[in-house]
Amino acid sequence: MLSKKTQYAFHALIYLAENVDKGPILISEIAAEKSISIKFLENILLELKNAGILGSKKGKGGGYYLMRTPKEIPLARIIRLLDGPIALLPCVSLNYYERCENCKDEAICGLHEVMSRVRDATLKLLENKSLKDILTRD
Amino acid sequence: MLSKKTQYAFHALIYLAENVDKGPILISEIAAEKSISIKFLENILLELKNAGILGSKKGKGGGYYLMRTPKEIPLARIIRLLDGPIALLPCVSLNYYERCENCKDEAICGLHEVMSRVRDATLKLLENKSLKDILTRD
DNA sequence: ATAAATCCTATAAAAAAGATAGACTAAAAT
DNA sequence: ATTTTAGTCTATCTTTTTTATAGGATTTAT
Repeated sequence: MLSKKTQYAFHALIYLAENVDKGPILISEIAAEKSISIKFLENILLELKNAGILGSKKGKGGGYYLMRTPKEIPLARIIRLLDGPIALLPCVSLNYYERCENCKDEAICGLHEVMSRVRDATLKLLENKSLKDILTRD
Repeated sequence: MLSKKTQYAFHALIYLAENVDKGPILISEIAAEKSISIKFLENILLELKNAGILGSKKGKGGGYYLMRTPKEIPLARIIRLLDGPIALLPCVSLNYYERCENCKDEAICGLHEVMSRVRDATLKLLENKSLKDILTRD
C-alpha cells in the first residue's frame, strides 16, 4: 500500500495541476481543499520542491506551483520519492537494490524471477502514466 | 515491499516443497536452514496452518508439511494472508476495499483507474504463479 | 518596517513490524 | 503411566516506521 504521504502528494499535485492558471497556490488552500494536516502537507510539498517537481514563492502572493507540465511527471517518480522502492523485494529493486543474504545465485532463484516480472509489469504502468493521467476526466 | 514475515513464509514453503519426500519437517530445521528466528517462524507456520496451507503433526516424528501441491498454492494467497492488501490503494483493493473519503465518484477518478490497472497487472502474475514457480530451477 | 508566506529542523505520538516468552496440549516412546 | 518431543496459543516486549506537530528562520511584497 502507498503511504498517506504519497497519497497526499498525489492529491496535492492534482490540485496544483487543476489550478495552474491561478498562479502560486497556498499550502493552506490545498490542505483545506483536500483535508490534509497543513503541517504534514508542508513537509511533503517541500520534498517535492527539493526534488525539482514543484517550485515555490515566498511572501505575499506566494505559494507552490508545478515546475513541469503534468504530462512530464511520471507517477513512479512521486512514489519513489516519498515511499521508496516500488519492487516487492529488495533484490529486484532497480533504485534501492539490496542483495538477499541466503540466496546463492539470483539467476536461478525462482522468487527473484517472478518478482522481477511483477516489478516490470508495475513499472510499465507507473513509469508511463503521469500526473496528467490521474486528473479527473470531465 | 513485502514484509519479513511474508519473505520468511516464502522461504519456509520453498524448503517444505523441496523436502516433501522427508515427511513432516521440524520448525527448528527450517529456522536453522533459512536463518529465521525460530519463535517468529513458529507464528508464521501456525498462520499458514490455520489458513489450510500447511498441516502439522505433534510429538516425535512430527513437524509441518504442505497440505496441497506447490502448483495449487498461488503466491497471491500467501501475500494476502501475511501482508494484507496487494493493491496500492484501499479503494482499488479487491479483498480489503475501503472507500476513499474525498472522492466523489470513483468512476471518474483518474487515480482510481490507473491504480486498478496496476493491481490487475500485479494480480495477473501473483494469482497465476504458484509456489511451484519459485522453486529453484535446476 | 511589517505582514505574509515558505523553509527548515527537531521532536512527539501512534501504529506497525519484528521478535521473544512461557504455559498448554497432543502424540509417541519407554 | 510417565517422560520426552513437538506443535499451539496468547501475551508482551522492542524496534522501526509512519504520521503529525511545533516553532523559529528566512524571503518577498507592500
